[in-house]
Amino acid sequence: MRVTNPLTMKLGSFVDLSKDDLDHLNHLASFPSRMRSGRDIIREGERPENVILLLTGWAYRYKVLADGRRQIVAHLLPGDLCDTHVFILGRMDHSIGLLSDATVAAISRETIIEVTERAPTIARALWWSTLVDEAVLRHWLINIGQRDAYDRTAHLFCELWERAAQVGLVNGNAFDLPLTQEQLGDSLGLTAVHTNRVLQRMRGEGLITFQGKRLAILDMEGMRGAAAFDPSYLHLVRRNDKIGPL
Amino acid sequence: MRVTNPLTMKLGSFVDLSKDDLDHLNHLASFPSRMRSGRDIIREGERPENVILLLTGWAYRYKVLADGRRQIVAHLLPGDLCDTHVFILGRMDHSIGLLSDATVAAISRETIIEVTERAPTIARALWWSTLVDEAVLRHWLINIGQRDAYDRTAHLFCELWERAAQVGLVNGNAFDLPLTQEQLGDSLGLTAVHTNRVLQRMRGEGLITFQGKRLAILDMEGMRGAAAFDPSYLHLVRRNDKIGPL
DNA sequence: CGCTTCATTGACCCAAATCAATCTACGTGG
DNA sequence: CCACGTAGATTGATTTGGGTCAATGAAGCG
Repeated sequence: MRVTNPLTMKLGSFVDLSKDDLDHLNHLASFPSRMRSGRDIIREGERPENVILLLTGWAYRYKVLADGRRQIVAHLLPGDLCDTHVFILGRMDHSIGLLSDATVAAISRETIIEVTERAPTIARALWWSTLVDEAVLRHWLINIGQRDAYDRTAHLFCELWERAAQVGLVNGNAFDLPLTQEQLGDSLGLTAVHTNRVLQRMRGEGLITFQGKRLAILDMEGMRGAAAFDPSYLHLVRRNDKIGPL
Repeated sequence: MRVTNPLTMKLGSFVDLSKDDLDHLNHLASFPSRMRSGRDIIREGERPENVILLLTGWAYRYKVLADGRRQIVAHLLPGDLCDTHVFILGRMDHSIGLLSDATVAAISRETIIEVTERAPTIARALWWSTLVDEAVLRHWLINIGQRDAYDRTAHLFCELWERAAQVGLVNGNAFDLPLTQEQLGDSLGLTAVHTNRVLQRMRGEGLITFQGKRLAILDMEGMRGAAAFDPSYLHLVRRNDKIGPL
């Protein structure tokens, strides 16, 4: 069965989707559009009518505080839904920006309601997906709350490596990670300056290479050790079939 | 229409529940049982067959790291489901403990699946509830990632005050908050010692009173100001009808 | 009434923030 | 093809919010 979009693939790794379910899901991404890196998909305060499905590219959820501080609360990869919350909850309480050029598909609120009412399996899969997002968030919290800068950075790298791998974005020991050091710091609750020092140290210890927005993990053992990383919270099913170009 | 359990009430504040839906939901809490403060409802690594619904009392999600550090990632109040994740995801990646004596109801995995398939409105409401949990988690992350100890503590107090109020647990300007300073610190990514100093300062400034596990917010303006608190992320609908004794 | 758990306080230390340059890579217009 | 402007990366010097360590007080309770 031909999988035409990464959401279908993601949900399919959790539940057995019927032919109808697959049709429904694949249909959702029928009208992809392209967006440029740096743009915001959606801003805090908006009341979107559509849920955006990320098909290719990287995005990130973030919130800017009154004094200008920014916290990035999640990174989004292909197959992730950007703003489920809102379509159910109303106003966005944070923004979503693009870290790279991306392809997205808009899914109307009505479509989601319709699909979830008609196909309970999909409803459950979407719920599951939300629960995974929540698990990730819990781990970020643990990470920021309890680990020091070095271990924390290691943990984020491990997570992103796993998630990138799952959607076929890892080549060998490296993958494109379109983050500036400032954005990395904002994801970790660290300053850009300190983030830089952590990276320097990781380089010095031969753990990584990180240049031109490409991260190579040279010593995965060391990295996982520092992070005390256990990927099970991601509930990933590694797949052999990669996601092809859309 | 008589509301017999706080989950029904919570979900009812989001969607219009039919008579059937109400029956379904109320039926879920038919066999409550009591648990003692300090016990764990569930432990990391377990694979529960049931979802636990908290009917009365306080609980908290937490994870203990290898070196003994602990991070509390959520507080649970009456009406909250404890471990939806797991019933869908498998193994628990954290534990849930009780901060007070509590009444809980176990709901089997099958029941959840059955109810969500038969009543899409309930399915959607459950999804919504998960999305609210996620919003709370995002705010905790922002809080720990960007605010200093004082503001952070203020924010948590505001949140707990709002949530306690919603389920009718606030009297005047005070409510029972069964947390030790160490647990409070573990919720905030702070040491017990530093948490104590923050509380001293808040007392000194006439913001709070906190003794005998009871927190009074004397200066709500000041508290909200420090926290830059905006309750909208909780998506609460304040109700006049209180939850009666179960 | 003697434990044990929690709260409080003081002295000292350190990881990370802050402040301030400088350096580098790269896109752009001439 | 090159000078320049700008965003991002580095590095050093200094400060500081919170952590750590270590006692000492309460307070609840079997």
